[in-house]
Amino acid sequence: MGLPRLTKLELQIMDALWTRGASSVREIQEAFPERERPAYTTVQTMVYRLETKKAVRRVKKIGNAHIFEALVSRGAAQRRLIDELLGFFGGRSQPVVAHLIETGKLTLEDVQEAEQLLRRQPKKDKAR
Amino acid sequence: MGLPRLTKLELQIMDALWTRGASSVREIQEAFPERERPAYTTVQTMVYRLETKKAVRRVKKIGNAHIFEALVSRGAAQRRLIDELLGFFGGRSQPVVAHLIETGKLTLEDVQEAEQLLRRQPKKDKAR
DNA sequence: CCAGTAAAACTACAGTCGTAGTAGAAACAA
DNA sequence: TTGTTTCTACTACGACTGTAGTTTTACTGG
Repeated sequence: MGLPRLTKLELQIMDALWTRGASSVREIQEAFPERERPAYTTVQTMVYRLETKKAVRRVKKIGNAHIFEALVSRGAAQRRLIDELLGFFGGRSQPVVAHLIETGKLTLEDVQEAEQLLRRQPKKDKAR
Repeated sequence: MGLPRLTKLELQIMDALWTRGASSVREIQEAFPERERPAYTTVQTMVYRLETKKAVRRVKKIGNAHIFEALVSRGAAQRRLIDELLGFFGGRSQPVVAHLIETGKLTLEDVQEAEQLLRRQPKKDKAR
């Protein structure tokens, strides 16, 4: 059902597809910062696994290379991640925000910006 | 190295220890909601693994049962989780907050509360 | 003291992840 | 056309997870 759970490496691969659009395995591999670039076949294996997970699919073939595209959107994946995190906080997001503030990762400007957003956006029910 | 990465089930076990304090394997197991309660030995295995990961330790023995206590604090674990999440958002927390708002998981009150907190808390530098 | 029960300790196993090698087909370069 | 490069497709493998069975040890009530 819903979108499959993606691991760190898988996310990195998806990221390449999200930012560069449909790509070949080689292109995805080269999107990795040189220092931490996995072997070509490693990327290939992951892409294949993502394929069986229905997170990507082959769209065409150029020369003898397959071109893959993302089937899961970045937004959907991010939402997934956040929901997972919220699970560990009993579904309440307030503590998450508090934590971000405590560790200095969220500034007053950020919060004010968020407030603007909220005032504009009509109030939705807090979906617990 | 910092605190080890904990998986979902491991977190659930830690949770039992955090909320109930030092406990035996049996007690931890019984803390699970009946419907999704793993077998005693499953919990036992996980506790042992948490032990090698230095996330829990034996504090004493009552009868022939060992009593375990958490070595990692709930706060530390939560911070860990959040940092991990932030990684997927390029380290910026603003998008996370935006996401929470978009999906209606963060109310205006939550945000205002956060703002209060921020104003009280002295300004820390945005650490990335 | 001894049987029965409870827990500990050990073992097993399948699934996923990260990692990558190899064999063979395909395309390209000369 | 033939060697060289580049992909695909397949295979391997160890670490880690979740799951739980089996064997051994320790208590406890009679």
